Amino acid sequence: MSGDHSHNEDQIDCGSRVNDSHKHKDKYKEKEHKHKDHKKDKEREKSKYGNSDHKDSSDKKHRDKEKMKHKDGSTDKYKDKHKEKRKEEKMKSLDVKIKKEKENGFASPQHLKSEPEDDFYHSPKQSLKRVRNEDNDSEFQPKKIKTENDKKAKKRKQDEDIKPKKTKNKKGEVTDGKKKAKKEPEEKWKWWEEERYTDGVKWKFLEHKGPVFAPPYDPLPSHVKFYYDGKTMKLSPEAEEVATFFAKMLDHEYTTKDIFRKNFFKDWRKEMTSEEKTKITDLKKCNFSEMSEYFKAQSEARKAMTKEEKLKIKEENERLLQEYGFCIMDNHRERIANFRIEPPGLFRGRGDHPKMGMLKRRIRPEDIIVNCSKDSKHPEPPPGRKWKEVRHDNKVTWLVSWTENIQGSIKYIMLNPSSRIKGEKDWQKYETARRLKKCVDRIRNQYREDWKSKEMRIRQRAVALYFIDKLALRAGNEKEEGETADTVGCCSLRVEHIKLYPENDGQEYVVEFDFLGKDSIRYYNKVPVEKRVFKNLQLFMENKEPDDDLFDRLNTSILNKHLQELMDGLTAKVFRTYNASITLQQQLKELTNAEENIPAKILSYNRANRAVAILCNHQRAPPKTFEKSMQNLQTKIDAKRDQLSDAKRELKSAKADAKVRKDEKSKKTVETKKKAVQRIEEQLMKLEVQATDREENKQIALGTSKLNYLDPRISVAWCKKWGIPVEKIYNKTQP
DNA sequence: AAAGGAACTTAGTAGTATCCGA
DNA sequence: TCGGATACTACTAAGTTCCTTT
Repeated sequence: MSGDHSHNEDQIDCGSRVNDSHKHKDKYKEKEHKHKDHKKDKEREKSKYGNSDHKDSSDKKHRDKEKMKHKDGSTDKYKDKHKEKRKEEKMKSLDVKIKKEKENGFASPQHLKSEPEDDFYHSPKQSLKRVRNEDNDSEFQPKKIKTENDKKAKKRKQDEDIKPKKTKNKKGEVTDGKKKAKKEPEEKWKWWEEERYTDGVKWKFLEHKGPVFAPPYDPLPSHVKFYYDGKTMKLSPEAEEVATFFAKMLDHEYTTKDIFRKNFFKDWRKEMTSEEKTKITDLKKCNFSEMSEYFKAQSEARKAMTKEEKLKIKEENERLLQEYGFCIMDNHRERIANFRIEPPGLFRGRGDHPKMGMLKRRIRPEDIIVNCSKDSKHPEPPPGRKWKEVRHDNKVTWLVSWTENIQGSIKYIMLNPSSRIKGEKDWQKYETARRLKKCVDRIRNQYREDWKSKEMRIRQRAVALYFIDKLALRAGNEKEEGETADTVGCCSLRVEHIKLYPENDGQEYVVEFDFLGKDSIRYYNKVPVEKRVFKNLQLFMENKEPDDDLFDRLNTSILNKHLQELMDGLTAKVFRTYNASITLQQQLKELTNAEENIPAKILSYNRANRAVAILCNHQRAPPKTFEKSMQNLQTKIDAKRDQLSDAKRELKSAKADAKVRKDEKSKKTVETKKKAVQRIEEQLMKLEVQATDREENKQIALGTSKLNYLDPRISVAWCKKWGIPVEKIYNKTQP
């Protein structure tokens, strides 16, 4: 239980949590022992279960959860149907390829597919190429036979293009040539040309105006009533505020969930007067519908506001942004990412979060720690209030922090990604990935050797690393049970998360992964692995219960310590960055066709991006309106088809007519009809492509990988190479 | 050396602004 | 020019990593 909870209000509720977590902690310890003395006994596991119903239920939930978050069933069917259809309609074979990947389980990164057993190591690039070659060469004519050398050469060239200097200047070098010169000299600050701090100092001077607090609670007008057990009841402002949080979410699925309701009700009662507390004992008897209606009406009203009113609000926001949204750090005015304090509300965890529905407390000035330079103008707390603390720590990057009451973790106000401090870090990240590129072969050889090690812990480490490298899995820290949703990463995989098939669909040694990862996003994938890995996995699973750790002799710190020895600065997540970037580069090379026009090239870029998103398993909920808009599109397509056959019929009759009449006029009609047919065909084609694209993107989120994993230098170089404006790829916030 | 805490990156979603085709 | 689709952003949860404390 982390957290110094400085507020006694929470103390109460923490109390019970602490209890809970003691239980968990014990369990936890037991589990830890396991790591040491390996053969863990089931009894222990059993008792672990016995001692907490909490756990029991959450565990069951875990299983059910699968259904919840990923919408396989119905959607997949839908997908397949359409897929079949489209396939017939000779989409580009590329589409088919990508789709095929999807059929095999959403997440399968392409490079996994075609791994021949003899492959020494399928670097992602090689196999990607192989897949491609099989499938689409006929169509796409990749006008190049690329060799590894070639590739390196290109890479080098890019580098030169982009940063003619060396080391520390990023792509900015190119950009500023054309577009500076204007005003706003500050914004063009080329921080990447300056010396970096060493020694952990993050800044020398920092001045800002502090956070913007959430607006105070505005009580409901008296005509908006709350009913308990059918009777109207006036709530105290405190209780009412919390009630409105719930009312605002009434339409949301959350409010139907038991845990959510339970947590909410418990926390709500804490805000009630003793009178209210005695009266209101059952959430089911609460009627929030008038409140809910009221808020809906409010938001309608907001939408219906006149232009002037909207403008006014916009201006006010802008003013606030200018005043609070920037800070001065080392002589530069830099944008702050989140200068508003998180408003109070009900906690919305993702997946099956045991704490969903709990009240997220309002943050007061007295909760806030301010960080700034001694010699700066310190931010003022609101009149009559005080900060919790003002400190001057230039070894950290945050301006403001506070402790949140749900998990007891610390929240920060930090700078925008465009700032020097974030940009440098990002830059470093890609540099590390590049260094990994240089020694990745060595590392791969090493872990392949380690599969044969006599020591269990080394073999486990090696297999885990193989997964991280090959599948771009996350490291997977242990988590405290009962504190968060039950999700895992590589090191925390449990036996129940994988299945082994000595033979499957004509492939040998197939591993099926099925687990919930970060954000409770499902990872599902079937991959053929090397025999040694397979045998090792069998061994790791021997005599274990489904909920035992697969890698019982491994955790993230062991793994990272090892990685650190292999390469300076290497950690598990670097593999994700590296493999994402290398995949992008590879795919761009493969997919880009010199002859194509710009939109087609951009489509290629997006496809490459998509490949990366698939690799990293970046999913999203299909947009709310997806089904509907897909249907719309489908009806449009159908209509177009009808139109087409009509047009064809007309053309036919016109032709017949022309044959008989043989006059100019009828000939002309034939021509026009022909044109019409062509035009309609084109339109139809376009619609269908659009449908495919949308379908493909249905549950893939491109933004994340673009933002966090893809070395912008690759993208920028690609744009330059093909004469594509960088803005087509990045919006102004990015590079 | 493991537990806990702090700091920072990565992630999906909701809500709004903008675009775009009939 | 309207309304739906799409793009963008703000928000904040959920990870990873590294450091400190016990």
